[in-house]
Amino acid sequence: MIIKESAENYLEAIFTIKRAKGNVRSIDVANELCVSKPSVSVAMKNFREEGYITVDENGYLDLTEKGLKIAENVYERHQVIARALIALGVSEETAYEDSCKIEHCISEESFNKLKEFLKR
Amino acid sequence: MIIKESAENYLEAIFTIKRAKGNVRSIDVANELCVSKPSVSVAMKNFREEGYITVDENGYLDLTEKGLKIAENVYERHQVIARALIALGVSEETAYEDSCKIEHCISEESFNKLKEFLKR
DNA sequence: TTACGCAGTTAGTTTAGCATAACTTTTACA
DNA sequence: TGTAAAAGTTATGCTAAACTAACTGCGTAA
Repeated sequence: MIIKESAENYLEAIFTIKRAKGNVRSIDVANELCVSKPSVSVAMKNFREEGYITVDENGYLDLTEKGLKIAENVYERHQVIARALIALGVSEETAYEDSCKIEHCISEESFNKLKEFLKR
Repeated sequence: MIIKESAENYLEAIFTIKRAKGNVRSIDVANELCVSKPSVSVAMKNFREEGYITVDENGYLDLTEKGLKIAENVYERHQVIARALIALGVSEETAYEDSCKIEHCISEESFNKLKEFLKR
């Protein structure tokens, strides 16, 4: 399974929801990302089959080590890009919206330079 | 016709090729963007029908005022984002590659802040 | 002058990502 | 205790954007 842009978003959402409220179900991901239940259902089925998440008997989702690694990586990119935009004077709301898209297409090189920029 | 991400790239390519070598045909666009001839052919047909370009009897393409407006806009975004990345220390090659993707998902607000950043 | 190669087009297929409709299963509660 | 709501699943289909295969039309060179 190749992790595509939308898959990155689903994994990141599981990560942030878990962090915010302690547990995550598919419906939470659907609400968070404003997508339909079937979209999430299909994505979670793939994640389960490929070992990115586990699902307990009550439908609660958990990231495996493999899934967590990707989620944390995407989350870090999201934060760094947003903070860089905010440092330039962009509003928080716009910064987070934009970085949610930019996080999927920025290179490692540019990402690292953004991190250096934030340290200054 | 809603101008989507790929359409923006096609219009921008027509603009930059024209500027670089004086004239543009579909095959030039295909080579520039590394897409197939049919992909360009279909896009150009839509552009023609919607008044974004004109095509002369020899197959040479020209942007209409409407098309030029979009192309220049995308081109400016491309340049500004690339220059901002370069200012942070990113290599020219990576900066242009990344900005080619970022240009399609950045907000007006962030774009303006990048422009201000470059003035400093 | 024939035949080849290039530009462009048409038709059909694929992949990613989403949607709606309709179903099951479980839980809550009046 | 029966009904309704909520969560999840399955089937189906749409749109965007690309592809390959196979065609046309045209100009040039052998």
